[in-house]
Amino acid sequence: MPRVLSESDVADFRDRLCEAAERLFAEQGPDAVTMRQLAADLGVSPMTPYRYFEDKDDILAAVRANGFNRFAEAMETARESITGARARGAAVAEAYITFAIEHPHSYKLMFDFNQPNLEKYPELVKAGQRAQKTMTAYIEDALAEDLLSGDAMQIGLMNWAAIHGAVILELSGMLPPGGARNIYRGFDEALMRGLRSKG
Amino acid sequence: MPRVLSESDVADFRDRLCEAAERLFAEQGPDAVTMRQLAADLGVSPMTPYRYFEDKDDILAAVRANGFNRFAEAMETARESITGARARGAAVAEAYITFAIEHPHSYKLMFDFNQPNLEKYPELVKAGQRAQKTMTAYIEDALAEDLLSGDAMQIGLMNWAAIHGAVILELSGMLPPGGARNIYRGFDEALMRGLRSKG
DNA sequence: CACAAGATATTTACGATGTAAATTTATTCG
DNA sequence: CGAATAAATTTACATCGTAAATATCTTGTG
Repeated sequence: MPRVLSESDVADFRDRLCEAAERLFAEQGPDAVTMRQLAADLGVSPMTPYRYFEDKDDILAAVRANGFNRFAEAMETARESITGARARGAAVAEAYITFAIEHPHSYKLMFDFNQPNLEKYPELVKAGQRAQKTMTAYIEDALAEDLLSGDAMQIGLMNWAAIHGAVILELSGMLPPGGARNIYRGFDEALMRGLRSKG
Repeated sequence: MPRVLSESDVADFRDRLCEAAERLFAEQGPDAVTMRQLAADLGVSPMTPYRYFEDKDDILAAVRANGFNRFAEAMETARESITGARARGAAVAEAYITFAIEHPHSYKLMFDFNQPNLEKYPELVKAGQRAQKTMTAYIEDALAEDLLSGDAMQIGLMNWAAIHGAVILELSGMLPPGGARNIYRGFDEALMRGLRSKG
């Protein structure tokens, strides 16, 4: 009987294909990410990827999930590297903005709202939830230290909306370089004053 | 000599085509907006639209510009219907959120960041700037009334980022219905406290 | 009225894309 | 070795945007 793909063969191929897709995205934009180009980059024929992915949407879902995971890692690293709720919050927010500005193509793909049927890709949903959790965890730190008062979920979503909005404005070219960071710092200052539990 | 298209013939056709495109967007999603489908909706052959638009991107730019103009009108109406900086600010923000939630397809198209070369479409740029101006004008009202202190541009962008972020979270299905409005109200309250010039 | 001119509209055709189906290649066990 | 069969490739097709070729009107002129 013939050779059968091992689990790691499959994982390797999927990884290499995702890397190729990310490179294409970054270097030539979304329109350059075609099945034929991906296959050419890997040195295989255009139909080969279909052994490893359901279809193109499945590939994009994998790339997005990778993006969310790396995004979450960047924020988790920032969170762990520092103690104190106030400094942690700042570090996580800075890590968020840094990732978005340094990986604009990943960020745009991750948060593109014209994506089909998230529900079909549980890996992607999980990665997205991980990122969201990391993004909002520091709010709970701040509440625990009595730095803020209010509903953690609500405050976390407010913070996320603010950062995301600022980042998008910069990525759309509506702010000068560094604009998102400035906007966010203004936000942070005003929100900390407005939400402070005491004084 | 033959019949020549009058200016209003051209404008009429362009309007009808934009309406068809918006209907398709709303009823069947972005993938249904094809040249052939648009032509069929208007009862003409697939190449006819090319007499009236440069190409498909030109059509999308026109649809987006229409969206921005209607968006700006909704906010301007809200702004004019009310006096007092505080109430005006609230009314404009509510109008913003209402428009986004009631016309999600328009809103998504307008703020889609994977759009090509805005610079080629001056009408679109103008409409976008009109919307932006309307969006931030009420901040100046508030500064004039000494309700806030600080840099109007900075505060205006902060506000826009916050609303946009909240709206996007809801349009991506990450908030329950009405979630964007709740988030924004929390924002508004906290920011007003944090930015208040006195007390 | 006929008709040529020329703007408008349609038809046809092409390259690119995602992918289904048919076919070939390569590997391993009996 | 040789047959079985997983993996890969080749071929083929529908659909897309749109360029080029063609057909169809409308209208000022003889």
